Amino acid sequence: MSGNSARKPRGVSCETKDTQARLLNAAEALFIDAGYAGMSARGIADRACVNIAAMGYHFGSKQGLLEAVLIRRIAPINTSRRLRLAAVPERRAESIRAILHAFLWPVFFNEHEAPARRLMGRVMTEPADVVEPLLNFVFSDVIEQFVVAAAACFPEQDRALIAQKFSFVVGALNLTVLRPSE
Amino acid sequence: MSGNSARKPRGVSCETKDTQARLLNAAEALFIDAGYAGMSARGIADRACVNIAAMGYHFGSKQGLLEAVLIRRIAPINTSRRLRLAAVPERRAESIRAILHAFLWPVFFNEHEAPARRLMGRVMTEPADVVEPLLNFVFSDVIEQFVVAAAACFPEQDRALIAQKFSFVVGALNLTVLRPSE
DNA sequence: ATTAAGTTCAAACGATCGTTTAAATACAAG
DNA sequence: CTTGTATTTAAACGATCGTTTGAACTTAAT
Repeated sequence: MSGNSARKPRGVSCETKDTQARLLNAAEALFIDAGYAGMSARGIADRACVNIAAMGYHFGSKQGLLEAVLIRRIAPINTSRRLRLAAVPERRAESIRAILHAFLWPVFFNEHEAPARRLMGRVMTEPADVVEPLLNFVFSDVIEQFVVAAAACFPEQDRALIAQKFSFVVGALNLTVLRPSE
Repeated sequence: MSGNSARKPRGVSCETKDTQARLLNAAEALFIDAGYAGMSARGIADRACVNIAAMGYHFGSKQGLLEAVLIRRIAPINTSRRLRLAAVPERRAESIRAILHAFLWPVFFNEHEAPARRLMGRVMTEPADVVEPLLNFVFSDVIEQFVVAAAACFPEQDRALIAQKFSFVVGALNLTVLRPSE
């Protein structure tokens, strides 16, 4: 039993998987519909049917757990993005649509990624100082690759401006998928 | 001085206005970029250069203060909405665009309502159980009026379905204006 | 000057926060 | 069984949360 009290799990997952997976699932669910400040360590532990200390043992801290949640969902998406980007044959102005498509497709048009969409939507609406370091860690590599590719399509344009435009595309994407309407 | 420590105000407003206005401004700013769970009573009091107890004295509670923040911004918008709705001459199927326009214009196309837009964007992304009672209190009257007007345009359609479609329009509106890009 | 209502103050309330500790338990290897 | 490592446990840590208290202070009318 959980060390705090005699609360019922209430969530969906409590019995089958290992502790780390239960913590990841519980943290993801609570983060999606409560945000970082609204999800408590004890709430996560209760939903995962795990002692509070297990979070610190397996993930170091609440922030470490959220980081693991983000990586679990987003890492395979970024892998798919990289593969699609590598498949774009050229770096001409006409290639920019294919490059953006390579970035957007894995999360936006893939029907299997609904949890990732909701997770990203919540992330993008969190206060910047909470989630920004996590986002940089999870995203900076793949975004850098895409900005480089986009810049190669327009060698005469300012690199910083291209990065800014790309951020706009990413932001619009994630805002669009926020609502939990699925 | 504020009773807690010797922190600097850091915000924009600390000197000129009365206590209630300073509390409202501070709470609005902190809610917009930290959310309800992320804004603390002491943080509000510090930014407003006010003792912590002043919040309870003037607004009853932290939730009461947020309620006052929402009402201050949204009440004049809803008044404008009602005036525009009353100016729509008929209740025929062709009137639905004018009715939606009457609802959307005061917050979406009015250049003077940028703070209200950001406030609404944050409200719509908050966890439902925190903000929903406040939203019902602030919005239910005017939304009811508009749903009635829309239903009068389509007397053959189900009333509940029309209300649902209207909620969709409102949600899309507020999602669109979330980003603090102004 | 005195009264009374309105407001601000320092200080504390119990509750919950994220995190840590050390003992208890589970479990595989020798 | 014994040893050693990995994991889970109950309990507590200090900090901060929203809220409340009662006294000090301001203000205006008598």
